[in-house]
Amino acid sequence: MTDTRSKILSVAERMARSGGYNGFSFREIATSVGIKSASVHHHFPTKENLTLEVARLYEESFFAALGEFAPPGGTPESQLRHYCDVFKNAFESSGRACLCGVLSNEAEQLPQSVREVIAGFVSANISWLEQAIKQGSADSGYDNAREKAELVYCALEGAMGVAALKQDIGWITRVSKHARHAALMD
Amino acid sequence: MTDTRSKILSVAERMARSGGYNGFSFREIATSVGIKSASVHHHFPTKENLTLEVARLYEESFFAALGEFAPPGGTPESQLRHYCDVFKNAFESSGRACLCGVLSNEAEQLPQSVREVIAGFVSANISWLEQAIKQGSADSGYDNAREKAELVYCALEGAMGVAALKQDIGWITRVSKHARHAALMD
DNA sequence: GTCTATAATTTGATAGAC
DNA sequence: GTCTATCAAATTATAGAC
Repeated sequence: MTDTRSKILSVAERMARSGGYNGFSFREIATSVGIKSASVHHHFPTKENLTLEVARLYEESFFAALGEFAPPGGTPESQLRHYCDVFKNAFESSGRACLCGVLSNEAEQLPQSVREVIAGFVSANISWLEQAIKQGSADSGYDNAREKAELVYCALEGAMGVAALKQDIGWITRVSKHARHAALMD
Repeated sequence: MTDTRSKILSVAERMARSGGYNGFSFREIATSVGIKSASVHHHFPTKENLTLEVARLYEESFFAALGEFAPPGGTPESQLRHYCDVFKNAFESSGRACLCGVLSNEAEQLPQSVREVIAGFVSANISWLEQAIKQGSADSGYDNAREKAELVYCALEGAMGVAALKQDIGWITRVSKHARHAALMD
């Protein structure tokens, strides 16, 4: 990947997390990168194209940070803590909410291809969490694991939004703690 | 309030919940109402002005549905169930996420006045929930009530986003159930 | 209160020179 | 790969007639 191309993707991610799909433009990106908007179109012909690539890379780096598979022997406690830390770091390093959380809230006006990537991100998160919660559990048929996973994911996405609104990471810290506790109780 | 004015507000709320602040325009609203964009400007001089009124009315009707004060004698269980039902109804009647959840995710690019209304909505929700959780509790100094309130609110906002993305109310039902349970346990 | 007309700006996108 | 130049459409907003 060329330097310019990766700069465009980086700036686009930042702007999309600030204002969503309708919150960034080719000209703004170009200015921030130090080129002209026609040059951005050279790398990404359409906005749908660019957003798709931004969303895919976001998911890729999210799961790279997470570790695609639950490390063998990891306890549910340690894995859930690790999961929440990935969200926390995503906010801490940017002061912004989760890209997929932001785009979810614009779903109706998103190109279908982008909507599908976002839906895939949600599903992948739920699967990862479900596995982590079941990990090492004697009761492998624990029926509530998937629903607990949904609680943790939704709570964190909501907390990312409020943290971004109030510029206060405390929301992520506190909500993470209670969501983790809820997922492991009963 | 004139008929046209309330129609504008209704259409604007619907569109803002679909695509956020940058996801609706004066012309789109005008077309949907059956007038011209200049007539929309007659009722609401600026977009900030219009969005502010939409957000205020949304909060007002949200708390009207909720009941501003916890009814005396209501158990925490019944009150939390009622709270979750307000969110569920908000999705059920529109297929869309919470206005304040959507706008939270655009906070950085929002006019400051709108951001303040959204922040007020969050604070009011946390206060209501904190009171509901403490209600009738022998331990009136229950320290975790506020943090449990934050968990419930964030979980519901997150669930509204996913429900809107997947067009599946099940996310709200399931997340509500586990968030309520978590808030009342320990 | 609604309209026509219009201004000034921004948008996503393309053609073609270098 | 980047640029200049340009396009058609959409944006928020205003002036003034009816």
